[in-house]
Amino acid sequence: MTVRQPLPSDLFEELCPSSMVPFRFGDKWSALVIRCLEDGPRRFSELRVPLHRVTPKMLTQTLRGLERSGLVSRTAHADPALGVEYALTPLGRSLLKPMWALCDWAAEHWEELLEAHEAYEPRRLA
Amino acid sequence: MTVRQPLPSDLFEELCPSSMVPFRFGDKWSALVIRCLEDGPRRFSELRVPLHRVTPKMLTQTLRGLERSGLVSRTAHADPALGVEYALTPLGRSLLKPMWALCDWAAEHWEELLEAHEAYEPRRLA
DNA sequence: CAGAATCCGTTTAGATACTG
DNA sequence: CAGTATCTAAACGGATTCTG
Repeated sequence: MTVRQPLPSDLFEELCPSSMVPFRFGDKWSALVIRCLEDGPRRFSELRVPLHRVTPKMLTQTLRGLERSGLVSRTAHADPALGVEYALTPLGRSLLKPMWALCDWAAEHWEELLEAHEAYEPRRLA
Repeated sequence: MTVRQPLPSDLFEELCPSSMVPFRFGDKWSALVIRCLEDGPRRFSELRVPLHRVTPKMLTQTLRGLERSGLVSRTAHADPALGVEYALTPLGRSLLKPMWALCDWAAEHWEELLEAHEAYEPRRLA
């Protein structure tokens, strides 16, 4: 039996930088958008295809959030016909690796997750 | 310039197992709770200390969610004085590594994130 | 094409008080 | 100690409509 350290008195404070991650990527679309930009810049309408459940509003909102965090850049071409391109910044790219790790984990374990979910019964008294 | 693959027609569908991750851990407390259980079982009240911004309701809700996913186990001792203990299941433990990766990323880059956040200005017209 | 604006229902979170 | 119950405020998400 190992000696257990007491828990820090305010983990929320202490892990703020990391709890910022779920804060920023925990929303419904951010992670998916990042993955859409994995192999090159994409245009607004191009992003809507694989995420066809997203409304333009939410996509804009998501993109703005990612821009604000410095993860995605937006380039409006002089020629409007060329559209607007979104791309990962180097910072955004650096997030890919840990994100893949999480995705791999999920891919490996999602059956277990599902099983657990179905096997679960609310609560047996006593 | 590399050849860009067309994006899959429904990434939401395709990444469902992985988008399940933000779904399940994207909430405000799950990740933090998991980290609180890193080095051993903890009791309900013990968990409230480092997460003192959490209300009992939210903590219960979070723990139930993690239980339902098979990531956390709950043990009510026969002797009520011993309280109720929550612990990571093996599945829960297996999540630690990818989670650390993400935390490390955040720890490394949160200054950049903050800077980007402050430097950001809503949108320059034209 | 790339959004912005508005409306509105749903979900989520927090405060507070109470219980076995 | 380990929650539950209730209520309210705020955030989120989607549908729809409109514009440079």
